[in-house]
Amino acid sequence: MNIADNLKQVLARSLGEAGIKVSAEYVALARPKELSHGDYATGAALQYSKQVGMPPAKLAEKIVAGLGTLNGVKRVEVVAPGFINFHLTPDTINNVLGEAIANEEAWGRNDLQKDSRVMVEYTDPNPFKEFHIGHLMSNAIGESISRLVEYSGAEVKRANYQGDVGPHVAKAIWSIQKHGGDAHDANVLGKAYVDGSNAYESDAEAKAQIDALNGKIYDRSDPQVNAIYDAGCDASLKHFEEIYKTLGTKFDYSFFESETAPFGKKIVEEHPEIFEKSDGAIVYKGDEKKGLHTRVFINSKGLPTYEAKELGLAKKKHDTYPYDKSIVITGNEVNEYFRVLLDAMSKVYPDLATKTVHISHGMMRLSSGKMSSRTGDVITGESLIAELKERATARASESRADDAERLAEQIAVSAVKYQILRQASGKDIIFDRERALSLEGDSGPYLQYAHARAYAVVERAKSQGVTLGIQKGDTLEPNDVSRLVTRFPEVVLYAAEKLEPHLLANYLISLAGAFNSWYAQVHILDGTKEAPHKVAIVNAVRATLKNGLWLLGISAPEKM
RNA sequence: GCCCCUGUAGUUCAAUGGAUAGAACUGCGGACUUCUAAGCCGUCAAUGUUGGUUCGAUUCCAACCGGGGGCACCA
Repeated sequence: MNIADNLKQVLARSLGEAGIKVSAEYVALARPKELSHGDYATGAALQYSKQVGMPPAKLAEKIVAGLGTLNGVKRVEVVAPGFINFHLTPDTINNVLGEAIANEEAWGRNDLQKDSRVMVEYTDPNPFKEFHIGHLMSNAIGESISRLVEYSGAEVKRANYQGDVGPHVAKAIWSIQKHGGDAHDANVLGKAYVDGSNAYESDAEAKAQIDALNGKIYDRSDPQVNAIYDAGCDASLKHFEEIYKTLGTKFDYSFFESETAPFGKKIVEEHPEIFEKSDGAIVYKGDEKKGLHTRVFINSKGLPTYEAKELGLAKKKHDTYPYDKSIVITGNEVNEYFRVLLDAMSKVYPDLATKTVHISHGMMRLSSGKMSSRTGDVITGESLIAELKERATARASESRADDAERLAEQIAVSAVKYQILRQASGKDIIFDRERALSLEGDSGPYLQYAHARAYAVVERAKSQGVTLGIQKGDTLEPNDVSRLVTRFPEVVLYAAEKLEPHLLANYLISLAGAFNSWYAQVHILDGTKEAPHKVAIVNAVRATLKNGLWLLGISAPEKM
C-alpha cells in the first residue's frame, strides 16, 4: 500500500477514536504546496473541531496521539491553527528516487485507464485554408492529452478530422479559377481562400458563382473543378503532414467531411422522431430548460451542417475503432453547438454520447482582436515556428548540440507548445509575439535546458566512475528537489484525470526551478562520499524531466 | 434581451475550500577563479465591487460592473 493511502487509513482510525466517523477515502490529505509544511498534510482537525467541540489544536494533538507508529514517516507535527504535517523519512524518499532511476520507462505511469480504448480527435485543420496558430493550440493540447491517457494504461488512437468540402473550398477554387494560381501550392490556396471569401462578402455575382461551385464540388460534375480540387486537397494534406512531423504528432486515422456529410445526413433523415422539419430545414429542438438552442442539422438546400456531420463522425469513429471513450478537442466557439449535438446524440446513440468527452480550448487572440482566416489576419503555424527557429539559431550553433539546425527547431516547437500548455486549456491565450518568442524564464526551453544540464552531469559522473543510483544505507536528508521528484507520478495521474496538461507543465517548471536553484548552490561532483547521492538526485530529475517533457509532447534534447 | 465562459502584480499566467496568494516578463539591485549564464540571488508590485455560506473563500452562492463567445440554415 502506498504511503498516502496508509496515512488516510490510519487517520480515519484515529479520527474514529476521537468520535469522528469518516471513511479513509474521504480523509482530507493533501500535498502542501509549501515544502516546509512537510510531504503530506491534513486539515482534519480544523474541519471537525466544531463537530466534536474541541479546539483545533487540541483535536490535532489527540489525532496525532492516536496514530501510533507510521511507516515511512519520520516526523509528525501540529502547526497552528491545527494542521497536521507529515515529514517522510529519507529512506522513503530515496526509495522513490531509486524507482525513478531503476525503471525509467515506467516512471510516472499509472493504471487509471488500464486496457481501455480511447480515441482522441484534435488539430482539425481544413484543406484549402491556412494552418494557423489556433490549430497549433489544438494540436499541442490534443497531443499532450493523448500521451497522458497513454501513460494511464489506455490504448490511444489519434484522429484528425478535416473539412475537405464546404463553402471554404468553393471560395478558394473560385479565386483560383478567376485569378489563376498553382493549386499544388498550399500557400497559394490559403491566399485564394481569403480572396474568395472577401469576394463572397462584397460581390453578389461572386457569391452566386461560389454557391454554384459549391454544388459542383459535392457532385463532382465538372472535370475542371475536380482537377483543381484534387490538386489542392493533395497539396494541403501533404503540407499538413510536414507540420505534424515537426510538431511530433502521428495520426492513426483521418476523417473527412466529404464522408461524414452524407453519412450524418442519412442518420438525421432516419430519425424523424428526433429531428423535425422547420422552414424547409431539418432541425433538432434543444431543450430550452437545459439552455439549449434549436439547431439546424440539414439546411433547406438539403445539405448537412456542422451538427449533422459531427453526428456522422461520432458513429464513423466508433465503427472504425470501437472506443470506450472518445475525446474531442475543439475551439470553444463551438461549445454551444456541441452541447446541442451531445443532447441529440444521447437520443440517437445514447451509448456513444456517454462515451464522448468534449474539451474546448480558448482562442488564440491577438492584441488587435480575434484572428480571422477570412480576412487573412492570421499567423500561420509555420511562420511562427520559423520565426522562433530563426531566433534560436544563434545560440543553438554555439551550443553543444551535434545538429544545431535540429536543436533550433526543437527549441522553437518547445517554446510554442509550452506557451500553450502552461495555462488551463479553456481560456483564451492572448498571443504576445515577444513573449512567445522568448526562450527564457517560464518557457519550454527552460525545461529543456534543465534536462540537458542534468543529463550532462550524469554523463560526467559516469566518466568519473561515480556510482549511479541510490546506495544502501544512504540516509542523506531529502531536499526540495528530491521531495518534488517523488510527486511526479501523482501529478501525472491528476493531470490525466482532469485531462489538463497545464497541471503537469506547472509542476515541471517548479521542479526545474528547484533543480536549477540547487545546482547553483551545491557542487555535485565534489569528490565526497555524498557525491553519489547527489548524482542520484540529478539522475532522477533527468528521468522526470525527460518523461514529463514527453508527456507534454515536447522533445528533450540531451545536449544544449 | 437570453444562454455559456471569464475577471489575480504594469504585462502574461498559477494556486484538489487551507497555512505568508506563487512564478515569469518588465523595472531596480546583486553574486560568480567551481559540474552548462537559455542559469542563480535579492527587491518593488495583485484577488473588479457588495453581500452570503464556512473554522477557513482567489476558489462555492447571489447581485452588480467589465471582457469574450453563442443565440437556426458557416465551421
